[in-house]
Amino acid sequence: MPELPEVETVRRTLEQLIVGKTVDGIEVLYSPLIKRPLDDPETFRETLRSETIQAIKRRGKFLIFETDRLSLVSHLRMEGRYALKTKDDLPDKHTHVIFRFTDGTALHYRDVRKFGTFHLFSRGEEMQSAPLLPLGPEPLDPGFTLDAFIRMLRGKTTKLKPLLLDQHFLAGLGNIYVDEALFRACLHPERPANTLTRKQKTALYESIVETLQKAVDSGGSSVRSYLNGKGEMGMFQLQIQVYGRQGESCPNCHSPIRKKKVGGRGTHYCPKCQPQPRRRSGSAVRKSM
DNA sequence: ACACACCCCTGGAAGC
DNA sequence: TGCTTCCAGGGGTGTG
Repeated sequence: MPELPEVETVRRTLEQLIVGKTVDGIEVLYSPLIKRPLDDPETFRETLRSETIQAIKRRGKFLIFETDRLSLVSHLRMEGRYALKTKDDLPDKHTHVIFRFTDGTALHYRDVRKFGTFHLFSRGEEMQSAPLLPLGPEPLDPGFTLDAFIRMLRGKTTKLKPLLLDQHFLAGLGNIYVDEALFRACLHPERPANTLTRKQKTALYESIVETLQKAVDSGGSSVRSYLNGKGEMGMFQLQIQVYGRQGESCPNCHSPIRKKKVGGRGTHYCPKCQPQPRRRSGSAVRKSM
């Protein structure tokens, strides 16, 4: 399940592999992935023909392939992957889109779950429309400061886990890194966001930024079959402390790590290091600022 | 503002 | 062994 660090790793890999290449033709083998233009894979294919890839950017978990005239926005969702092949390589049963280039190479998009999406825009238009427009700030941008984060939290009564997963609140975190960031900040996933002390908000901010940055530096996490565009594994899974480790002992206190559903998502945490929020007592809520 | 159910889809696990 | 059923998971949408 690619999250920000994995998508950033794919971006960097594809940047090396396909920038400067010119599209010779596109094959759409499973057209429901093409969300814009909707129900019109023919226009999708025709519009992209002869375009040259100028840059590959990222916004949250979205990749953006830029040409002179167009922006192609790609989301990998659970299992989307890119691989550069030659023109003679045959697609396997899970390859749904093929970008053929004039130099005889071909970029295969493979996605077992068929959850991935493609949105095609005129260049520049993509930032003014869904799915990119409603995204929250980029956690690794210099503009995402502690003060900004504290302002964002103001008035939020949602539990931390669903809040941090909400891409409209903050772009790029997914299930793995939310669990890791909450663990590192010693915060329970069901803690209402507006009950954090200033110190806890700071700890959460720092753990989000540090966890994501370290994961980017490690080339992402290879859990559940994630590979970058060159078929290489990331290494951050070696630093994962709670995700997928239910029943194992907490690296801090050796209590067994627990798994429960929070906001409909499998959530991993240490019950001792991340204590359960106290139930609403009915008494005055302590000030959080 | 927030919570939750449902849908998309398939492979792997669990149950029988 | 082989069949059926259940379930995860990002994000959009719809309902309460």
